[in-house]
Amino acid sequence: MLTVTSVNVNGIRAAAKKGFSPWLAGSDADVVCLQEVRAEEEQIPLEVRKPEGWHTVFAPAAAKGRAGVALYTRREPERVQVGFGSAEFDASGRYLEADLPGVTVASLYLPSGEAGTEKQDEKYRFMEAFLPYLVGLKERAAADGREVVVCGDWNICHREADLKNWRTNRKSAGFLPEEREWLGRVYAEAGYVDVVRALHPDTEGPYSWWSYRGRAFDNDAGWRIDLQVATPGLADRAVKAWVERAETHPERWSDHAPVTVVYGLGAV
Amino acid sequence: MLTVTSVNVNGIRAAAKKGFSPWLAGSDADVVCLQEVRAEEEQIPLEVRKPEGWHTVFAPAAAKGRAGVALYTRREPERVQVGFGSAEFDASGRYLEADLPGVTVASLYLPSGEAGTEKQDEKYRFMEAFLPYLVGLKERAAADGREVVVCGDWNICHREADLKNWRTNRKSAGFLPEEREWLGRVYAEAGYVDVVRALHPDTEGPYSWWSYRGRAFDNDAGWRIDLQVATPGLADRAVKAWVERAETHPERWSDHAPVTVVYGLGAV
DNA sequence: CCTTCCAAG
DNA sequence: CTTGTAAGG
Repeated sequence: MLTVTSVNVNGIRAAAKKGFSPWLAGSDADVVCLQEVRAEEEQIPLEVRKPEGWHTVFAPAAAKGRAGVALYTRREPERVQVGFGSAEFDASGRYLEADLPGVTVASLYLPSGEAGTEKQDEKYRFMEAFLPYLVGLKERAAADGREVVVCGDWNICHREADLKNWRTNRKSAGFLPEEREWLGRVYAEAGYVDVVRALHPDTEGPYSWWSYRGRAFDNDAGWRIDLQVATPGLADRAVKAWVERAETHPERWSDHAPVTVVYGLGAV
Repeated sequence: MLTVTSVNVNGIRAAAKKGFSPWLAGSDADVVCLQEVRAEEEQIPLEVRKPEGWHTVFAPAAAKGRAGVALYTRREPERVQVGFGSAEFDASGRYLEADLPGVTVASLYLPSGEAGTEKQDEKYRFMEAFLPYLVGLKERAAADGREVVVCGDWNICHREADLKNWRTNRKSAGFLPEEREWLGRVYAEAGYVDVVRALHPDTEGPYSWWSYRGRAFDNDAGWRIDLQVATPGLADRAVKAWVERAETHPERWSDHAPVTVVYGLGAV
């Protein structure tokens, strides 16, 4: 069994003050992918930076207090890679990849964008550079007999079932037609699988992010933007997937909730 | 009797969340002078901006979130004046004056300075402009049969007894020779009286400010920089003066403590 | 160390 | 609404 959890921590230092460590201690995951760490390694409290029993690797952004991804693994990775070969994005704390026996796991934090602004252009540039990388990653992995899962905050909802207020958000970043189409190409062209949706084809959500504004969380006005996007060989072995909403995760140490998938693989 | 309290609130919005209103409700003062309000009037919660039974007047700084002084009076002032006729400082939220029957009360927030920097030059420019104003204020008040008290955060200690660590602070802003000498001129040349010191000539302190850093408050490593500086006719009528340190003011909703003087005057 | 600001989300 | 940063104190 390989259990993988992905969560956008919205500032690991803030999360550390609100219960990240007890949550991690209670986690059964073999791999935890973090996004929006928003800190350099030295700024992170030691018990969070190097918790007992975990190997941790961080890819902070060059800009202080921004983005930043990390991977926590129970076994030491065979190989670690920061970025995906993009001059613009490799120092932006948005992509970190590690090889474990038979599987490559990545932590991705795709830019959130803002419709009609330069931020949205940046998001599109990231998407444009990242899709070919995903294609090549899958090809190299196949040649190597490996599987791949790219976990993280993709900041895009593919379908209406992926966000509660899809009608009012058709012109919002995260649910723009161009973004939805691009995510469709990750599945149809690059051949990856949205694992949680594959296991829960007929549910609304499960959402993984609720804005701190208004009563979004209480009203479950959420978005399913935190995904595990895997090669079909791995996705086919997914046996269970869930999002830790309030019931199981009442501390709410982030505006995102952890997304966990159990894959029927030998332990890595 | 006229009871006057002066306190640097270090952000009235923060103070409001930590107990300013109950403190004010329990105050016997007729006049409360505030410094470092750090807000525009509209940003202040209504119960703090216009508390039942008080007239309030604010002099915010042009720069958002900086400085700002206020006067709370039980009777409506006969006249209010923002600034002291200085092009450089009148919009800096550092001086506010009000006439009550027979007495002029001012709230002053003198720049804190920083030794060897432009901030210190600004402090000296303020001091240079303010001393002649104090002289004129006293003369006009005398011609008018009025008394004067200038309350506030003067950001200067006059004597060694005014700060616990005077030895280590001889090169620190607030206890520089030039600053001490200037405050001496407020007393000796302009003819004002440091009311709390006059009533407590032989005590260390009483301090009114303790840095939030380290254990300054617990160690009582304080500075007596919050003063009531009055004309002799008023100072002579001071019957009681105290600083509300932890015992009487345990909430600590500011890094400064309120300084109160009771003057033996008819109620204003 | 604390309180504002601002940019970002 | 919350996280960081930075300046100011």
